[in-house]
Amino acid sequence: MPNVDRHGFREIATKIREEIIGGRYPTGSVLPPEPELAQRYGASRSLVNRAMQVLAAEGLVRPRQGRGTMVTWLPPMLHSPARYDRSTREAKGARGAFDAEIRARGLEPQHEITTEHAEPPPNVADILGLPAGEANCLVRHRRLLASDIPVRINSSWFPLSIAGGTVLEENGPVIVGGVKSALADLGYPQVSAREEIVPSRMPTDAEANALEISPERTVVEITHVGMTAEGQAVEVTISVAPAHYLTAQYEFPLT
Amino acid sequence: MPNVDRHGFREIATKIREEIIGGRYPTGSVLPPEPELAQRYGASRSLVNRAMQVLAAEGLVRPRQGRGTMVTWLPPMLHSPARYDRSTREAKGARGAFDAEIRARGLEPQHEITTEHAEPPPNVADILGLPAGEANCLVRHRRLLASDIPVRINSSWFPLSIAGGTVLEENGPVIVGGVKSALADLGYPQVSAREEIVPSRMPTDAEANALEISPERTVVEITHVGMTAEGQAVEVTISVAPAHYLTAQYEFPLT
DNA sequence: GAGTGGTCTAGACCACAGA
DNA sequence: CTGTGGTCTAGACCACTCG
Repeated sequence: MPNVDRHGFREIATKIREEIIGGRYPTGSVLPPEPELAQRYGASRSLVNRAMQVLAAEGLVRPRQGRGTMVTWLPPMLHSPARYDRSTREAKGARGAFDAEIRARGLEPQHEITTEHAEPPPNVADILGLPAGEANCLVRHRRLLASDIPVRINSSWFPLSIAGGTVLEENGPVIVGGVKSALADLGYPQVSAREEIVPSRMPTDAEANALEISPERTVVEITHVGMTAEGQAVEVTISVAPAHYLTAQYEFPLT
Repeated sequence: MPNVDRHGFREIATKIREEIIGGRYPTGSVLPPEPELAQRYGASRSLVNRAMQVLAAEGLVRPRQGRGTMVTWLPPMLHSPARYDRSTREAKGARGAFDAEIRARGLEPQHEITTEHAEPPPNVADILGLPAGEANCLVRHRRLLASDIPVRINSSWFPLSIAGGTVLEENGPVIVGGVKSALADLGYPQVSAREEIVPSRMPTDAEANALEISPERTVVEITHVGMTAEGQAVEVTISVAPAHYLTAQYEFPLT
């Protein structure tokens, strides 16, 4: 047995992880092929493959058949209600807090936006106070990317009676001032919001596909509900991101 | 080759997952040994082992050498600032919101509490406005279990100048009314709080050990900071839980 | 000691991407 | 076509728990 030192797959994963975070393999680059890594670490390819699954589950790499294993590591982004403050929105400019955060990391923000009329899922219909089983919503899908790496998908649901035929229905660029400003202009200003966070769940196939993550990778889901002074919910936005791409922060009074 | 139908390891994981959630294997029970499952599904033990790792990463099972694979599935618990309301605390009784939630699931809540004087980590020292590198804090460790399954570990840090020698230092049972009431009685009533959520990260070895989870399993971390009317932070509580054991909910005004 | 899961190998075949 | 990662097997040895 010529191997002087033995390597468990966790050990291999740890070494590669350190090289990624240390900048040896920058985000967007491709790792050496598994057979080469196997030789380098004196282990079988099975073990290296196993180590890659560990790193893929952590979100550091994205192995692809035929294409190699790409580094997808990104530091987490902060999600905070402060992003909804008018002052914050204006300070960051019309492009929004997302763009600013991505650029601050030296990456290029990208948006893909589509809208459609659709039937909301039961929980959304319930929150909006709409009858179930009808295509009574305008839904605005946004896929956000950082230098071609998908980092979040948002689905914003609005009652068709409020949003149909308005600026919210435009597929084009980001809405100036954000959807909350647009809703306020339509006569539905929001005064409070509720957010529910599911820190970690398995993605649906559609989500794994849209986010281009390994099926083992977990996602975080944030459900944001915006309400008017009358307590009417006029917006439900569901955000899904790879779990380690996000942190959240809240402040609240104690009674 | 007598196998009529082929099974991928994801397929095996899916079948066992459905059986667990469906109640075929209740929480706390032990799955059949891997060789038996291999035969049942017409696959090698390697594949079944692989499927188990998937389920372990999801938090549904906890395989242990020599002991078998135990089902550890629990529905997520809701974390909400409402738990800090005095009215909520009183309604739930002195045992707290945690006990009520666990009992509502038909499980037995358990607490392990230890206190010590210790040096806070740099970020905690910074928040509390204390000099670094000194054992100037009282830290109160709580490990919470549901029917012998660890579901959360809390570390509450208080300045020793406030909490030393007080009721907060007692290792005994749960503090009646909670630590916030105790701090208020000591002259430090809290009026607001900030919470930061890291939805998913790898556990430290100590955390994986205390929570008895597989090293692959991710955890959610919530850092809670309680502040007085003067803006002084008097309490920092760091909660760590297996990621899928928790959901969080917040409400806030929009400006 | 017997049985459990944890790890590892060598080799194989497949699906997919790209020249 | 070649090379990539994805999957799978058969068998092996180890570490651990429990009777």
